Amino acid sequence: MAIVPDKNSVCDCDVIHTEIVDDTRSKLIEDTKIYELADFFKVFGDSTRVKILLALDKNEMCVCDLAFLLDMTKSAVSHQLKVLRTSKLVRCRRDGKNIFYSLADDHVSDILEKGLEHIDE
Amino acid sequence: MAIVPDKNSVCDCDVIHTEIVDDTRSKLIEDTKIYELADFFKVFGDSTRVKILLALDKNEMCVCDLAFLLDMTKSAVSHQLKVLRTSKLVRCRRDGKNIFYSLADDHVSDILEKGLEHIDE
DNA sequence: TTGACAATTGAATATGTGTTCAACTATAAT
DNA sequence: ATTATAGTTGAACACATATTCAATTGTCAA
Repeated sequence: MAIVPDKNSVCDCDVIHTEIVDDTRSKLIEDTKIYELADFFKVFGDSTRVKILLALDKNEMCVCDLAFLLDMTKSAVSHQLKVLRTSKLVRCRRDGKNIFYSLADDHVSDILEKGLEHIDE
Repeated sequence: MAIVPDKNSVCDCDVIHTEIVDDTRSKLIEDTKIYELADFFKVFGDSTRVKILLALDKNEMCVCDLAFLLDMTKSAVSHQLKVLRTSKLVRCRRDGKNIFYSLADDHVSDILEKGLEHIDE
C-alpha cells in the first residue's frame, strides 16, 4: 500500500504505510491536548525550576530562602516561581513580609518521582 | 534565626530561615542528578517530540510515516528522532530502506500517562 | 509618614533550540 | 554500475527563554 501525499503538504515522502498511519492518527489525542502536555513537561525541563520543586517538596519556603539555597537573585527565583504558579505546580501564602511557597499537590512530586525512577536505570 | 550571606554569593537577601534551608539542603539530591532530571523532562517539553512518542506508543513507524503523520519534512523528524534516540526513549531497527522506530520501554508511556492524568483535572 | 526589606515586574540581553536547506550515506532495484 | 528513495547530518536562521538590571509594590517597624 502506498500513496502520493498532497503536493501542498510539507511532507517530502513518496511511499507511506497508509494503514498504519491512518490507524495511528485515529488513536492519537487532539492536538490541543498534545500542546498542553508538552507545555506541562516543559516546566519541568529547567534545572532551576526542578530544584525549586524538589526543595519545596521537602519544606515550605519563602523567596529569600530559595534564593539563598540556589545562590540566585530573588528576581531570578521570582521569575521562575511565576512560571510555576502559572502552571499551578506551586501555591503561596503571605505571612507578613514573606511569601511562603509550597507544592500545589501530590501530583507534582509523583511526576518528579517517576522521572527519577527512569534516570536510575 | 537570621544570617548575613557571604558577600561573594549571588543571593541578595538579608534574612534567611537558616534551619529550614539547611534541612532542605541536606535532603536535596545531588546537583548532577537534578540536571539529568531536568534534561530528561526537557525532551518531553516539545510538542513535535511528544506527538512522535504518542504515535510510536500506538504503532511502530518509519521516518516517512511520521513525517506524513506530522506533516513535516523527513529532516525535521529525523532531527527530533535523534534527540529521542540519544535520550534512549526510542529504539530503531532497519528493514531494507526503511528504519522503523518504536518506544524504548514501558517507562516512556508511563510518564506520558502521568502527564495526561495531571492535565485532565 | 518615613525607612527598610520582601517580592514582583518589564525591558534588555544572552543563550538555547527547532526547523530549514543542501549535501551526504545506505539500501534496493533495474 | 546507475538510479531512486529512505534516512542522516551540519550549518544557518529564526524564535523561545532564562537571567540581569532597574524600577515598583506591599508590608512592617519606628
